[in-house]
Amino acid sequence: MEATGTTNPRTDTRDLLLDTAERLFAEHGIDATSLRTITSEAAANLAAVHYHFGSKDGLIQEVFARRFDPLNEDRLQRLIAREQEHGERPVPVNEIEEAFIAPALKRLRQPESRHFMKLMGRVFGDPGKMHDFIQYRFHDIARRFIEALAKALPELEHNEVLRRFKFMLGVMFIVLMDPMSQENLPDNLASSHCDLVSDETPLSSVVSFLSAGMKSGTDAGLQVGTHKS
Amino acid sequence: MEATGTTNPRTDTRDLLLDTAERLFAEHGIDATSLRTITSEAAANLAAVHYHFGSKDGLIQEVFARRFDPLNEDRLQRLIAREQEHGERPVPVNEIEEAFIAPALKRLRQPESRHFMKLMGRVFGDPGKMHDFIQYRFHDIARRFIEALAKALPELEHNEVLRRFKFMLGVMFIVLMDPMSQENLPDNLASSHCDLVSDETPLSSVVSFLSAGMKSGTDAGLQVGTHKS
DNA sequence: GTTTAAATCAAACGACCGTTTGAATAGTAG
DNA sequence: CTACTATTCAAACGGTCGTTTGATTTAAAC
Repeated sequence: MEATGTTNPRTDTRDLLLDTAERLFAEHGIDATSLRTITSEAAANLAAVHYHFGSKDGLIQEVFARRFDPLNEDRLQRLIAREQEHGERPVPVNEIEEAFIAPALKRLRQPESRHFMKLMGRVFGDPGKMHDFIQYRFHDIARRFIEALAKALPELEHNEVLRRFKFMLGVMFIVLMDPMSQENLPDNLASSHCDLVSDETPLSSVVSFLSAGMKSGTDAGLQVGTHKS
Repeated sequence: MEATGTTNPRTDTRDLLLDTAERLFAEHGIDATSLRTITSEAAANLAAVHYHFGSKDGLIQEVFARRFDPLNEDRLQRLIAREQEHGERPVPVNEIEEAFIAPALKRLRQPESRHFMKLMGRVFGDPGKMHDFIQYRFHDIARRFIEALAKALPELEHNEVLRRFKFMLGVMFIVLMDPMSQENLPDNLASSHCDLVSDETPLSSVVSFLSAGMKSGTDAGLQVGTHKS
């Protein structure tokens, strides 16, 4: 190799494997992506995966560990900021929704993290080996947002808040996966009579839909826009 | 060979393979379920799959063909019935939502079809080999419901109707998969401090959430309950 | 009984998988 | 230079997968 002072030979291969695995996992699924495909596309040796990560599971864990916590930390910080703004009063539902959705949507549009967000959608639909990982690292933030929603929607019984929180996860899942988008459709169906939406989903569209759904059947759901006390 | 009274040796093994495959596909995923596991649980020979269905793909296709069309036919008939009731006037959003959700929720609670509905959720999240199948057989019914929604929500631009239709699919996906339910959780997290909802999701809860979301930002979204003209 | 087709069975095939091994190479410090 | 560690490499291992084969069993028809 050239040993050019700018590059670190160790982290070069390592990061390249992470990026390639992340992209292929997102495009074809984790189980459907073999180590031979990854190392081949990354122009690395098959054994490099086990040298740097110990196993395929180790590689998967690293792919997730890189970006999972920052995403949820972003969500949590936004929620905490809104809670501090409103003091003892509940945070409005639409602000809670935005704190949860915006970090995901923002990363879905950043080139360096959009593959991971699609991968998030995949494992959300089929956790598989990531079940414990997701469950363990996502439990706290889910609890925080559920508490905020319960405080903002005191008329709802707890089970209903939990159900609607899950509905929100379903909407987020759809936005991340975006099935039936032109990008994911076979060419014969995509460009013909099927004219499903192709532009990027606006944050306001998701938040507006979710906020209205969350407030359905409550007094807040019958009001509109700004209101005091 | 047929007309053997109580049991038909041909369809016996065949149907047993279909039922077993359907259940294992729903529980562990299609790719993660081997033919050896299926035939073992069905007390059949490994080669029986290829004798009755030609290949694993043939088995998968048959598992879907059995129940996919009846589900969507149910949805379509409900929508058509509502359209005939309202004549030229648009069908109310909540009735459209109920026509789409109720057939899925009903089957999710029938013992003979609940495994298939969970499988539907799986392939919805990761179409894989079923992409073309789903796309081809689901396209018409999606168009019909999108048209009904556009008619009921004339203030929304077409792309926004399409987006909200996709949001609805996400909520349906969550209801079908029901991640984070006690049934799908590891025991250590399920019964401890995590008290996520465990009862069956009521149809009214889904329809109410979706209808409010669909109407968000429109005049209809600011009104409540029964109203005339 | 004999014939004939449907159905089942044990056994094997080739392909791909994750993993391991041990030698070859690069880079750095003494 | 030598010595040593870090990294890469080709090759193979054992296992599981979907699939195929050819013989065997079943059961209705003649």
